Amino acid sequence: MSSCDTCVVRNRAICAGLDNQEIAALNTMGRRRAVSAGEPLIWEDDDSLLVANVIEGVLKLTTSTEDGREQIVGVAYPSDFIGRPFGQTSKASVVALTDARVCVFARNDFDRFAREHPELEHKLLERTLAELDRTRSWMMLLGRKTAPEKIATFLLEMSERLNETGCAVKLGPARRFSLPFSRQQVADVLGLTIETVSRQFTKLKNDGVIELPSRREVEILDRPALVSLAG
Amino acid sequence: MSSCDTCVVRNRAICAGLDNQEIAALNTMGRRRAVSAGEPLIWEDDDSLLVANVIEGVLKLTTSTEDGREQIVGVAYPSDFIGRPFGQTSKASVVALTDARVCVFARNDFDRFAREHPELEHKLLERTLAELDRTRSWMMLLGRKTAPEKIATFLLEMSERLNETGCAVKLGPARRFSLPFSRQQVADVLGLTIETVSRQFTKLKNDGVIELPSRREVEILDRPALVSLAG
DNA sequence: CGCCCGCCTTGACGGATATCAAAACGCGGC
DNA sequence: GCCGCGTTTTGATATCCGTCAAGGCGGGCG
Repeated sequence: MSSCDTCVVRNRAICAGLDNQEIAALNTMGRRRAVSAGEPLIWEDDDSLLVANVIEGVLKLTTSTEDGREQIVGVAYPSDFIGRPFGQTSKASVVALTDARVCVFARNDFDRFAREHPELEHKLLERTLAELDRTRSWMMLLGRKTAPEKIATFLLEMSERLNETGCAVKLGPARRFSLPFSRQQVADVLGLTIETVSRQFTKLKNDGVIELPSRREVEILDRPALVSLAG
Repeated sequence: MSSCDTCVVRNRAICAGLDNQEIAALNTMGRRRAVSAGEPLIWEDDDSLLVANVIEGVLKLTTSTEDGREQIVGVAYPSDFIGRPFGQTSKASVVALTDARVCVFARNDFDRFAREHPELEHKLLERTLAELDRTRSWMMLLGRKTAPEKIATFLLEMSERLNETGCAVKLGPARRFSLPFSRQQVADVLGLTIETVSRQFTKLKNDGVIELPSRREVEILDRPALVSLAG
């Protein structure tokens, strides 16, 4: 058994529809890799870029301007795909927010395998379409929402996302959760500054909408208020 | 011959890899439809949503808040796909910016056809990935760029996009082009107000970077300056 | 040809958020 | 337990851009 067995096998969302032989073939191509919090997932060779599948942890996809401004353009949770099959390099860089484990593939291998396995391509298409939808609704937030609305929307999304991807299957969104983001990273997601994020968090706490037990912990006290603030 | 023959056959990007018989099958499912400037492309039935392929013209995809703020989250040019195969309704509404012709498919028909034709799904995947890349670089613009940077980036993108999709095959980006957007729509793309857009256009004109022969026409006089302003 | 209406431009002003600065907090190491 | 450093919070001020309000331009129609 290769050390990467569980990488793909675990990923039900991707493997549904593939038979065991196909899954085994995928596994032999993939290499498991651990990335600790704060570390970049380096694309070792510009030409044979990698594709990766998140097994555990949360990673950020960012783009930056030359003068150092940063925008987080995507967040990858377990079972999400990272990278850009069938294309030239996308300019986003990938950094782990928490300790993470991923399964990486050489792009060429992956591309060939995908083209030979329509079922896999179909899954990739569905996921990419879903990601595009999410990204588009985030454009609305970035372009048209105010700081308080951005923060409220962010907290609601977090409470849903972190629940979906959590180990325990719970119904409904989480009431209390641990943010995988620092204040600065929250600012980079929302197109704000760290000071504005901090002030808005404090205001929500003072208004009794949320509680902040520690720097990374959030507890939602008044979800309807948050929904109404989200605009 | 169905009235929709040319819809799909023309679309080389999608049809490459499909044989004539497959293309014919696609054609019998599609229905050609004209949409004049300003008209919405209505999704007639919420459950059997449509997928469409742009033949000619430019359309906008927008999302709005309840209180009427609007954000353009995507722009569809000829050969682009609109709609959401394999999923529930995406909340974006589609409105033609110019007179347009599209080829519409019932979603269920289209989905079934796509699943039976991996080559088509592959093309869709490639296009969706490319669109996701574009959307992500737009997030950077919305979240982190200033108004002058947004305008400069927008003009450069327009000069490239309108050239690619123009009838005549020219090399390099267009120096002069006709915007398919009103000032308000430019504002809705960039997350600005119409007044700010207008002021920035005027400033670029006064600085000798662009010329504005008429309301919709733009001529780029100093591309390097624009590139430098784009950030 | 001239009028009218919608779109665009321009101006004055205010407010939301960025920027700059410093204090407070909290966590890990000694 | 205490110290030190990075992160967060808080405060004061600046600025960009949004808002409100008037014109001005141009295209279409009578």
